[in-house]
Amino acid sequence: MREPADILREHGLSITAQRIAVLRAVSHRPHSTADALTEEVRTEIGAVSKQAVYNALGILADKGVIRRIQPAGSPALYEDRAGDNHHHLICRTCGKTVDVDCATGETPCLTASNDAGFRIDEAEVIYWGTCPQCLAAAARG
Amino acid sequence: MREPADILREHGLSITAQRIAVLRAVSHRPHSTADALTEEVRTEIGAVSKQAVYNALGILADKGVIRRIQPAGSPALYEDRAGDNHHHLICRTCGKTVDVDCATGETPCLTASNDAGFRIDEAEVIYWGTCPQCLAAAARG
DNA sequence: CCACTTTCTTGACTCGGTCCACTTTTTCGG
DNA sequence: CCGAAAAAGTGGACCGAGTCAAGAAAGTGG
Ligand SMILES: [Mn+2]
Ligand SMILES: [Mn+2]
Ligand SMILES: [Zn+2]
Ligand SMILES: [Zn+2]
Repeated sequence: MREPADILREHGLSITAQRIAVLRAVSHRPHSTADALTEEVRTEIGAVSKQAVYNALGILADKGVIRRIQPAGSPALYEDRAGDNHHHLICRTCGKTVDVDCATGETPCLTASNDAGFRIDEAEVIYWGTCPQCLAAAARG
Repeated sequence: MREPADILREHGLSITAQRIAVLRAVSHRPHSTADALTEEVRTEIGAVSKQAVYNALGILADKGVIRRIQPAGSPALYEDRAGDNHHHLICRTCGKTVDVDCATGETPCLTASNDAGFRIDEAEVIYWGTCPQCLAAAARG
């Protein structure tokens, strides 16, 4: 990721220590919760309020700088890979989340079998399963 | 849907008025929240605790009798069409949720472009967009 | 450097859901 | 059918994730 301050400037956002640290944290630990990011921000700049983190994540997601995903049964996760509508593969056992490129080409997945007259703007795909480590652990009993 | 009592029996569940009413409610109003279903159950059998509804929904979902979906930004929704892993199309404006058959054939969607060693057991797809009514309302200004 | 705007902090609050102790129902063998 | 044991339901406290709102602090533009 480029310099956080530049990114903020380019989107017309004022530049604050909190936002910079949030951006760095998201970039450093993609697919993290707001809570985990808050901890990371605290180790970086000493202190931050939970609200400041939620505000920063919210506005950055609105501007398309970061992406928020909300898997069932988990708090929202944030990542800096935004704008490409890639998908995710999540381990049911340990929660490990990995990126998956879109299965069906360039502007993919936007065609439902029957769109019922909707204008579709996003196809969100989550693959659920078990990660290699958890498979191995299960095999060992 | 077949007789609720039979369904419960077949899954080894004891038969209670609350469970029967929950099953009927889910069947009558698919893609409803626990809250909406609770109201419907109350009009049917007079009274029910919120906990009983959650318990019934939980165990019925565990047994595969009903399906729970958890779209971002919404409480969980329940439906009686379970076991076919169909997908959903949700209006960002009004929340209207409609079923979409799987785009890619019979046992579909279970192949990610790169599975990273995971054993995938489900591909959950949500199409986001705007429903015909909300499109029309937007056009009218 | 100053006024003005934006953001941050703090703490209360909401919503969806769960936990728990207790009561009521259901089930099932006799 | 009856009565014991098991299962489910009730009501109320509680929880985690996130939001709201008022005042304090920091950023911005001149
Ligand atoms: Mn990702
Ligand atoms: Mn459905
Ligand atoms: Zn795992
Ligand atoms: Zn709509």
